[in-house]
Amino acid sequence: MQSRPATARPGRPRSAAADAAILAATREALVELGWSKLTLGDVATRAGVAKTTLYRRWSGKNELVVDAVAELFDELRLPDRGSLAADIEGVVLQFAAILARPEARSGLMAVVAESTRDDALRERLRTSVVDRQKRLVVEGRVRAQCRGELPPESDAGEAARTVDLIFDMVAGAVVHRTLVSGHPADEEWVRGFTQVLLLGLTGAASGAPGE
Amino acid sequence: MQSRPATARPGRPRSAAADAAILAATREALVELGWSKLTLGDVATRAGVAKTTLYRRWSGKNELVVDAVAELFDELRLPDRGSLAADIEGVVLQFAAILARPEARSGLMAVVAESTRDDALRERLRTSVVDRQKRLVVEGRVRAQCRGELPPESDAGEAARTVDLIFDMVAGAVVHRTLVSGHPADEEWVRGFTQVLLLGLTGAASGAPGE
DNA sequence: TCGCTTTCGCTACGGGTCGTAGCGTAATGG
DNA sequence: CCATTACGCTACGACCCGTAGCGAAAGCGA
Repeated sequence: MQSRPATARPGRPRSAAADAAILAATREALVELGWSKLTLGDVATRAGVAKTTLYRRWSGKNELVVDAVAELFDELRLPDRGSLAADIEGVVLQFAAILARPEARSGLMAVVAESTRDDALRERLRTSVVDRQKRLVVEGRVRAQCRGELPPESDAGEAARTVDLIFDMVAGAVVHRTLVSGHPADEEWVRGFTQVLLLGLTGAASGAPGE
Repeated sequence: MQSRPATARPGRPRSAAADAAILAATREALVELGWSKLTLGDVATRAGVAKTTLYRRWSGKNELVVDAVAELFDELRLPDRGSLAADIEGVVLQFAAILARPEARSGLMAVVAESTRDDALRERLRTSVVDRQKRLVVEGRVRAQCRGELPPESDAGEAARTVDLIFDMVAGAVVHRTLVSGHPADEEWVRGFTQVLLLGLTGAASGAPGE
């Protein structure tokens, strides 16, 4: 069971403070410089560490920025606002607030672009960012089923496909609105979006319609 | 009135063939190398032109890739399939087919990421890519209104907001499905997506024709 | 307290790309 | 024929990359 000598390793342990400083410096550099002008040497200087220390922990710019941006999504929570519509609006507003921050705007789409040619990066992005968001969809569905707002799923495969569809619709719409159209996903927009999404779901996809 | 000496300019005219060769070489390099490893020197070599010629026409990598990727969306058409649902499915499938091509996957998200810090690039992206897509939404709505599938808009402002919402939902969902979730937006997915979207918009169950 | 191990800061380096300047030549129009 | 512009080519300084090597520092076990 000692196949993880992570803590039982001899020698000087790695500084956890350095990790935090590097990730914070990365976000700071993303705000000031953006993705393309961000250099690892500059990040190391901002963090007060040597460039070699940075390279010992991250293999490159992509991996570093993924981790730096992923921390922004830690604050995502599923609020209990009493109804499915209100819950969706709440979590979407949180998501929009994160995407409104410049460090997320500059970094997130860049690593998504890079992940289209790097399977390892895609996996890292999936586990540390995407899956954490998707879990909120699953939780929200369960809660709505407990409330009786959604029927319990009959087919597991159909249910999984529905979760994927909802997730792509929610995250995709907010990202597109914020980063491509360039308009803020404010309360008015979120209200209209939730209305369309929820009306489309409660009548159609929840319970295996045409079968 | 001769403030546009675009054609009446003395001297040797610019080679239109060089423009096409450069853009084609850019797409080729995007496929082989991806965004981050693409260099302007390599593109110039592939196109058979000098690097300086490339810099005389494009100010940098961002602008070049925007133009190269924008040409991919020229083939987008709004098909007339008889019903609003079928029209949406058709255009979404076209959009998904473009996003499935590696030169679009690598380039599009990268320029979107860069455009978050470059207003001129954002404007270029908007006029040459985004607005062209959004027009399809407007056309599709007009056609559906002629068919009687959608009511004519009462408020112009409300109608514009609805178009923006639909556009962000459609484009965002397809992009997120393809590039973030990493799954193809195939016919089955498009059918489910269209069903949810259309039900959410009209509020009435639109029976899928042909089934 | 003493070694062993690993990390850390620092310097230096070759390699690559960037974006521009300069030059001579090619192509078009008056 | 001449002015004007585009083109190909070379060269250049500047910057960043990613790594190697070194001595010092920080834990851990004996």
